[in-house]
Amino acid sequence: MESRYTPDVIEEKWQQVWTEQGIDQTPNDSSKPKFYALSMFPYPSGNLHMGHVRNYTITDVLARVRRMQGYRVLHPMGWDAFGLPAENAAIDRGIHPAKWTYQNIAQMRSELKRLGLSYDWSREVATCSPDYYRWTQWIFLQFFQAGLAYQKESAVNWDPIDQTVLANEQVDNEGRSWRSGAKVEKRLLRQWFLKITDYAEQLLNDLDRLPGWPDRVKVMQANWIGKSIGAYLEFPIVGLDEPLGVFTTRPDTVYGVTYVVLAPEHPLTKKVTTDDRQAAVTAFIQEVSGQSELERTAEDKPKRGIPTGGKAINPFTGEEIPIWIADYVLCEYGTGAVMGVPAHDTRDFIFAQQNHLPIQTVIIPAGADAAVPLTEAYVEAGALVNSGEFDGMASAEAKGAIVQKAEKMGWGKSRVQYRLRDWLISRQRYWGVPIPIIHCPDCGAVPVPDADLPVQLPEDVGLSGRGPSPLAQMESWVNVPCPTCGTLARRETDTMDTFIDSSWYFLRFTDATNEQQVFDPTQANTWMPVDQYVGGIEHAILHLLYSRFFTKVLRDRGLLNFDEPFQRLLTQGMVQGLTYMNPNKEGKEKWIPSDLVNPADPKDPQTGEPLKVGFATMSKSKHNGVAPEEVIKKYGADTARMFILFKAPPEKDLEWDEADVEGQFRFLNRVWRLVTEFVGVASGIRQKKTDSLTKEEKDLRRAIHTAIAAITEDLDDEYQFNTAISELMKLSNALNDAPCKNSAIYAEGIDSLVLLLAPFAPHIAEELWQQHLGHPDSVHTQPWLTADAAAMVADEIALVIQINGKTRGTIQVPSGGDKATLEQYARESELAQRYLEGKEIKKAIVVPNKLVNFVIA
RNA sequence: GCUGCUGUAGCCCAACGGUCAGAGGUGCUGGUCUUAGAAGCCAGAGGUUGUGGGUUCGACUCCCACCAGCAGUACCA
Repeated sequence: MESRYTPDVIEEKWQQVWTEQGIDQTPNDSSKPKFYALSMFPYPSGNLHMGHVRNYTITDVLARVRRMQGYRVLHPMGWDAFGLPAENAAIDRGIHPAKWTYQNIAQMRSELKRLGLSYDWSREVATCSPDYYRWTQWIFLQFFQAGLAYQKESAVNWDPIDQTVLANEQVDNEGRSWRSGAKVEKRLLRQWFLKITDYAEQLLNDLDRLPGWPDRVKVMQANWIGKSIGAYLEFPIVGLDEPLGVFTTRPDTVYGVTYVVLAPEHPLTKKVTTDDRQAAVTAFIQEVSGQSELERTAEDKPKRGIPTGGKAINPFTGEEIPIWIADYVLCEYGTGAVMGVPAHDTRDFIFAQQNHLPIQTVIIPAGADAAVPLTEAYVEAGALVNSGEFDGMASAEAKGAIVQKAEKMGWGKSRVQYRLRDWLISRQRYWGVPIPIIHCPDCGAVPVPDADLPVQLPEDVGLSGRGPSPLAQMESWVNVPCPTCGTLARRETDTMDTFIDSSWYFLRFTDATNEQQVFDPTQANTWMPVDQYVGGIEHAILHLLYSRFFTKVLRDRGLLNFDEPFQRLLTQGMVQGLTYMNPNKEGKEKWIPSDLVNPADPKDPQTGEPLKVGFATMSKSKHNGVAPEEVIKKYGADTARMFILFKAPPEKDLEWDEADVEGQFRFLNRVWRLVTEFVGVASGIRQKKTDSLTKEEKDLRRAIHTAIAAITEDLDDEYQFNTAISELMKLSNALNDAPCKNSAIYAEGIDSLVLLLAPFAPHIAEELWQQHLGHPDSVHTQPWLTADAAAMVADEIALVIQINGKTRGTIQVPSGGDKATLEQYARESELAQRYLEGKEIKKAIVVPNKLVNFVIA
């Protein structure tokens, strides 16, 4: 028998055996509790990177543990396979997007298999397959029928590099595309939207029902939805029938309004501008619209605006106030107009000072004098002054009272405003799901009948990356009769945002091969929600918000009986690589590939300049990536898995360190040696009687069961794989140091070590379990170990004696004593008496099995 | 600016409010082995727990303020 640890040999061997035996298939046995473990499925970009390895290893450990714990586990994998890189590859290299995508899938699938991930491959899905996108189209039509998919002309984000529009969620805070990094432009286009705003309130409220989600993700979603409670108020315009509507969260300050401001793009701007102001206003609007989004929202940019000459009336005071336009008012939010309350809003205060507009105090803190001029806006709560009948009222109370009056007088009403906008889903690109709509000159937008789904992507398409949607250029595909009236009509030529594909894939996995339905609701309701979802924080808003939205809509369509798709969410940290940077260089040039650098003396190979050494997220541009393939080749998949789980807690960033990888390889070798050396003397040991244990045996057994308890706890609640592995190391050390290697307890320890190791390093555990320890069945089908509480109790404990909280020493006492007994031991101890002599004990604090603390004067 | 997270040994990280801070790894030093080295094995050194207050019999742990790093967000009325 081979006595050396050879990961390459045993790993591929067992991967094959497991596949043949189908041990990773999803069981149907409904007598077991279910567990759905899911990693965010990848975009098939070409090769696996370390981030994938980390993500999938985490779910795999959980899937394996839960199987051993008696759950029926669903652990599937698939491909988020539509998207622009495939189309760009086609443009650059002339490969059809489908071919490029499927080649990448084949490559990445084989890399995943080499990692020993226990997926049920019979449920694999690819979103670009007609078997899948047929149902994506079907779901779109469900939205359409529910009135949740509509077309609208609006100013949308246009990505000039990718030549398509983008949703708000896909543009970052600097106004750049999440994918191409290009600054987006605003274009006025007729586009498809999904009405996510209808679900804003539910999406916000139900965050409270997700205790298993990280707070920061919930905070980010809540901020994105951006609920504000306030009032809609109307200010009559002098000389116009139309009123000017504003949204405010501070109706209590309405008596302090000294002007109103419109966004430059506001439709009323032209109407309110007086003749003498016309030229100046037009010039100002031109200037503002010439600025990019970035310039307009730049930090500490002065707020600029000019008067229109128009006047409005504050209905509460009856006063005439000027109407201004200013660039700090956003057309897209609220009504695109605000009431200016300089005394109680920071922005308004600055604006009023700059433009010499009056500042009227209407809220004062207790004891303050309203007559004293403000040096900055007072934005806190207080009591109302200069506010007519509301004088003296607390501002919180006044909010309601003033809205009530507005309602009574017909000046406005209470209103809830969200920052969330509807989801723009049209994309002017080829490699995506065709929107299953036919535009008929007579009937309008007509859904493609279910029987005609899928609307297949035509294969022979010219891709240039420029001009209108590629599908629009295919006359033979575009021109079809209207399904309703038969008139010659045109297909919709935009494709869907790929985030739609990924908003429901977790449902398809529950019934992945169903040709009759999107999924059998019974299957979906049985398996869902996902018990543990694992993925990157970058989807905190995007994918995770969209998926929640889809789940709620499909529930309302009667397909699902639950509200939230992901019970628990773990956002794993990034994998960072050692990075060399030349601070004297600019752009991509400054990142120096590590294979060109001597780690002992990092210098730029070209210029000889010293380099800055640090860690940064692995990426091609920084040349700091480590290929999973290389690591597996050198150390094996088990070592790679162990390292990545051990090096840092799962939600924290992880620094790749070759020395630590070797440490894990060493550990697996130690386990190997421990087990194979034991096998040499194993015969007969298991059968030895264990009636009365020696002290050494008791100590060892305590170590074994302490490890079982600790590892189980680490895997059950918080996912602390790093400390779980450290417990494995402790157990391994305890076995190595055990003086009683010829005992049945030692045999129990060896078996336990291998069983506990199995979810983390599945191949070596299987090899040791079956080949060396001679067990007949797979280690992965064994029941998980249960800690024996009795074994964990020591006969004696070292009781800590403290005086006034300071430790003075320990005494050996029998374990299990109650508080009074322990205090008695302590009082009687020589140690305590030495310190307590002649002192009065004011209090004695006893922590069972731990310590006794005497408080003396 | 606001919000959140993180600061523990050279480095990565542990530590239900309870011993004089240590599980594990890595690195370092020494020993063992070797002709020598590597690997393996054994041993050892290394700390004002970011800073300053507070609560408590007792604080790495809880509270407040500050500092540093990371992330998100930013004229949202």
